Amino acid sequence: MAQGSRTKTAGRNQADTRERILGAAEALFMDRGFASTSLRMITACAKVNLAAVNYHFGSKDALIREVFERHLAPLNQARIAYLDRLEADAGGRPLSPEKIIEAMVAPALQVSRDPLRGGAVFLRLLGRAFSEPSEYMRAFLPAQYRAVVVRFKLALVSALPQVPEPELVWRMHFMFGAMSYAMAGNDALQLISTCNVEGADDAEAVIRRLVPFLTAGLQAGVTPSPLKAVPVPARRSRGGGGVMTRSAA
Amino acid sequence: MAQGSRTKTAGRNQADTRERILGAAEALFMDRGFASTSLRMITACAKVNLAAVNYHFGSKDALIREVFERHLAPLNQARIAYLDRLEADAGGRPLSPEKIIEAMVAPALQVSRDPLRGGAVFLRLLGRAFSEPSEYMRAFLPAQYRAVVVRFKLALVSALPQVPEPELVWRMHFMFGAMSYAMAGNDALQLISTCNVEGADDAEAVIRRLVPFLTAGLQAGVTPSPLKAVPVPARRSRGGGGVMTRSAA
DNA sequence: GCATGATTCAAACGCCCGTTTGAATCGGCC
DNA sequence: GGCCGATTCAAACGGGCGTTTGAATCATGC
Repeated sequence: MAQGSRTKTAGRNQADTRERILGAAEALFMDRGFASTSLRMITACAKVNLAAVNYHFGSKDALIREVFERHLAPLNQARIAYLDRLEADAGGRPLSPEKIIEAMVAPALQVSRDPLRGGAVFLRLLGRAFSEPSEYMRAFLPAQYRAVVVRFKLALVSALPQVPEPELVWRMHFMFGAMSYAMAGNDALQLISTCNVEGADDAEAVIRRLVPFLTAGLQAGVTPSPLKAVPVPARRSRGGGGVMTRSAA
Repeated sequence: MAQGSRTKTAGRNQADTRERILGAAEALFMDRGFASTSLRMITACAKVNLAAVNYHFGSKDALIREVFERHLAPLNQARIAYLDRLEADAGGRPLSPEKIIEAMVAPALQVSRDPLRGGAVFLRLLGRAFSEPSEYMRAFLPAQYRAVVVRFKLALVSALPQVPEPELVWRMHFMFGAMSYAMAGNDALQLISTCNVEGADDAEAVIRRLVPFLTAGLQAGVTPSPLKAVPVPARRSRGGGGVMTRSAA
């Protein structure tokens, strides 16, 4: 109707049917999950025919894949590039943990600011995807992230030589958890409403607060406390059983 | 069949039909999510008739509610009781952040050790539930956690007077994210397999590593660095644009 | 201006879903 | 033994799902 003369490789005009589907799917997946977002919802929201999804993408799973790949691959490439640049600038000397986390988080901030790269909507979708239990996502996400995980683990190992490697892997785990939860705007607990925080939907604010939290967490126990935490408080004055002891079976 | 003479209030014998359904539902929900676990899967796994779910629980949503309430309410009560006890023992003096986190996390550890309280399966289900997008969970979880959130926020505010309250609320957010992700055994990134860690399925190991991480994160910026993190590295030697600056739009 | 291939469309397909039904079965009590 | 309420069961209900189909429509090259 109103989008003449595109003429890409061999196609005619549609070009935005695909985009409209991707955009609608992204938004709906974000706040309803994959399993309970139907193609009928997506096509209704995108104002295209139901069959258009299968025509342009082949299947619902293929649509999900495209929704992610469109923005995720560039994001993860940017993370690695950022880290590469930091390391090149450091000229062989190990980076500070803070810088490494910045390399992880700053590209995400850029995405959140740029609708063309997905914007905040995509970031929230990404956060949600980490806990998506579908067979498909369990294979897809690790593949998309593998390079990032390997690269950042190497960087952190040399940035934090005093933290044993297994410990570090666990802390990376926690780091991804906090990140994905925070970026998903996952207010399952409505913590925000308890004490309304300015800019709950401002990804920049989230990220600015996230970095010191993660930096401190990653470095924990190396300077202040001796790694062995939760030192079994056992029982105190009251009865009621020592909660951390193993005695209670 | 094989479970004579129970005679509760007015019922006859079933008593374990309900329990079998709850157990099967818990396990299936855990690794498939709620939306894509059907009643037919549950009843097949529990070896009961399909209609038994609607007979005993009324609906699928009501079943989900019972699966959670069965173990979650006691867990959260134990957390508050643990914190109450710590504070009573401290006699008015503020607790250390570490102790407060311990109060959050230790009762979860107990659950993971005790199959009667849900065991590790329930903990993983709980972790997953935080990112469940269903209409129902978005109302249910905050209600279940409200008392815990309010109580622990108060404790943290007085334990960390140097951290501004909005900042603290954000950090609690991150804390819940790391916790739920870790407890869900949410290996979306298969970080563990990158460097196989002993006891990936041992909740105790997870929790022991989680506490120092969270403690350090909550205290971040109060002693070492001045709260304003990610201090805009701007550009370095190479070109390519300062990634954290706001100039790039 | 008409043939052509790409795209849209309404309709239908078969399938599985949560729920309901009504009869069969069970267990305790007179 | 016979009643009765509680429970189980097989079967079906209507509806929404992802996908497929085949015809209508469109944009273009000749």
